[in-house]
Amino acid sequence: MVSASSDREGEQVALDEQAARAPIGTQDIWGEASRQVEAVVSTFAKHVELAGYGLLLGPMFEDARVFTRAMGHASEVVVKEMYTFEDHGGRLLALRPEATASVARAFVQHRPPSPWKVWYATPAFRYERPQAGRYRQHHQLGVEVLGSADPDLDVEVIALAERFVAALGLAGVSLRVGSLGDPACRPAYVEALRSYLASRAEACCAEHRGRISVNPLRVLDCKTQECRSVTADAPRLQEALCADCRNHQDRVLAGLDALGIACKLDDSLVRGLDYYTRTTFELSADALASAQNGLGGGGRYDGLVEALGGPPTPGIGFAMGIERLMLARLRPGAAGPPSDVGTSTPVFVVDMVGGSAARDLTDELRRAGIGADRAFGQRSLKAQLKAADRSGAYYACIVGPDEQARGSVAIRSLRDVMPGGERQLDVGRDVVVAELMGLIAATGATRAPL
RNA sequence: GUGGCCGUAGCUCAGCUGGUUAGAGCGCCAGGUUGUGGCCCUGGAGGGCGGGGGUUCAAGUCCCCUCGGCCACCCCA
Repeated sequence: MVSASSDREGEQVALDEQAARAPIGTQDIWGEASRQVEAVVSTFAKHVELAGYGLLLGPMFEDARVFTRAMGHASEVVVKEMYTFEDHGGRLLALRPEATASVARAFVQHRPPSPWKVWYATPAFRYERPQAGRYRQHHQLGVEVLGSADPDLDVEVIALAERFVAALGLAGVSLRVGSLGDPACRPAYVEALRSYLASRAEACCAEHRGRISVNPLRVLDCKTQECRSVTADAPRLQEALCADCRNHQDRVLAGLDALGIACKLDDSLVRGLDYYTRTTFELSADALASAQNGLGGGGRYDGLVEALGGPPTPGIGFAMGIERLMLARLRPGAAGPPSDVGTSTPVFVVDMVGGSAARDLTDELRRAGIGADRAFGQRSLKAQLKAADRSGAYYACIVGPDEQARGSVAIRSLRDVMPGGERQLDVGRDVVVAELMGLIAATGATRAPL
C-alpha cells in the first residue's frame, strides 16, 4: 500500500503520471463543459424552487446500512457497485450510490414538517466499468417529497422532470410511466410471475434462468429474444393491481393528461431498487440510441421511511443524470438552453504602469458590479490586449504612462465600435466606472456570447 | 465481472516492410509594429513515443506483462 506518508518527511516527491490523473471512471469537468453544467444546474434550481422545493445538502457517505436497507440487499447496485469502506473509527460507511436513501434518512433524523420537499445536486458513486454516459462518479439532480401519498403529487413530480428537460431544449425525449403495485397486491403478483417463469425457466436466457426465484421482476426487463418470448404471455402487473393502486394510477395518468404531458404506460418499468411502490417513471432520450439513453427516473417509495426506522411516511422523487443530459444535448437537433451563465467578463484591464492601475481598477469595477479581469505578470501591451481579446471581454481599459499622467483611462472596444462610432475613448479616471456602466447598459455587453 | 478497439508534444494526428539528434497543424510564448488585440510573417519553448520486461548490432515501430482510454454486455443516472 503506497501512501503519501511513505515519502520521507520534507522531501518533495513528484507523483508519477499514473497517480497524477483522475481515477478510472471519474473526470474533471471544466471550461466549456462546466459552463454548460452550470447552466443546466441553474435551470434546474430555478424550476424546482418555483415549485417550492428547498435545497438539501447532505453527507456524501452514510452508514452502509442506510443503503442496503433502502435499496435491498439483493439489488445490483448494493451487491456489486457500492463503494463501502471502514473509517478509522471502525464504522462501516458507503459512498452514496444515489441520494434517495440519504434523503429519507435525513427525514427520519429531523422529522421536518411534511410534506417535506427538497432538491439536490450531488455526485453519486458506483463501482462499475465506465462507458459512454456512465461513470464511477456521476452527478445527479433530483427532488424528493416525503409525507404525501396524493397522486397529484406524483403528477407534480413527473411534470417537474418533464418541464425541466423540455426547458433544456432536448428534443425527442419520451416519458414512460408504470406502477409497481403496493404491499396489498405486489406479493401475490410476484408469486404468480415466479411460478409462471419457473415453469418455463429453460426458455429464458442463461443470464436470468438462475435469478427467477431471486427477483422475477427483473426478467421482465430483459431484452433478449429468449426472455421476451417467455414474458410475452406472462402475467401482467397491470392486471394484478389492487383497487387502490389502480385508482392511484388512473389519477396520475389523468393528471398528466390534463397538463398536456404525453406519456406511455409501461408495465415492464421495473426500476432497479427495492423501495419503489406504485408509480415509477423514466425519461429517455431517443437521440441516445441504444446505450445509456436513460436521462433519469424515479417513483414512489411509500415504505422507505418506515424501513429506515421512521414513521410510516409515503414519498416520491426522481433523479436525473447530469452527464446523460449533457450527452443528450450534444446530439444534433437537441438545442441547448439559452444561458447567461459564464465566466467571461465584459471588461479587461490593461496596465502598463506596473500593475497598480490593474489592481485598483479591477477592484473598483467589481465592487460596482461590473465583471472585470486582467493579466498578471507585467506583460507587454500587445500580450495584454491579446489576452483581453481571448478572454471574451467587450472592453479593454488601458492605463499607460500617458493616461496615468493625464489622469485618464483609455476604453477600447474589442468587439464592435461604440455607440458613438468610436473605437476608443479617453475618459477621466474618476468617471471610468460610470462610463463603462453606460456602455454596457447601452450595448447589452454583459458577457461574451456563448 | 466479461468482450472488442486503442494509447506518439496541452489538443488532433503523421511516422513506409525496425535503422541518422521523433514530425505537422492547432494552442502557447516572443519578435516583426520601442503604446494597441483579432489577420499575416518569423522564431522559440514543449514529447523521447503510457509503464515495465524481452527479441535485436539497432524498437515509437516486433513479442509478453501491466496501467490507462474508448465502446459494448450486465446494471443503471
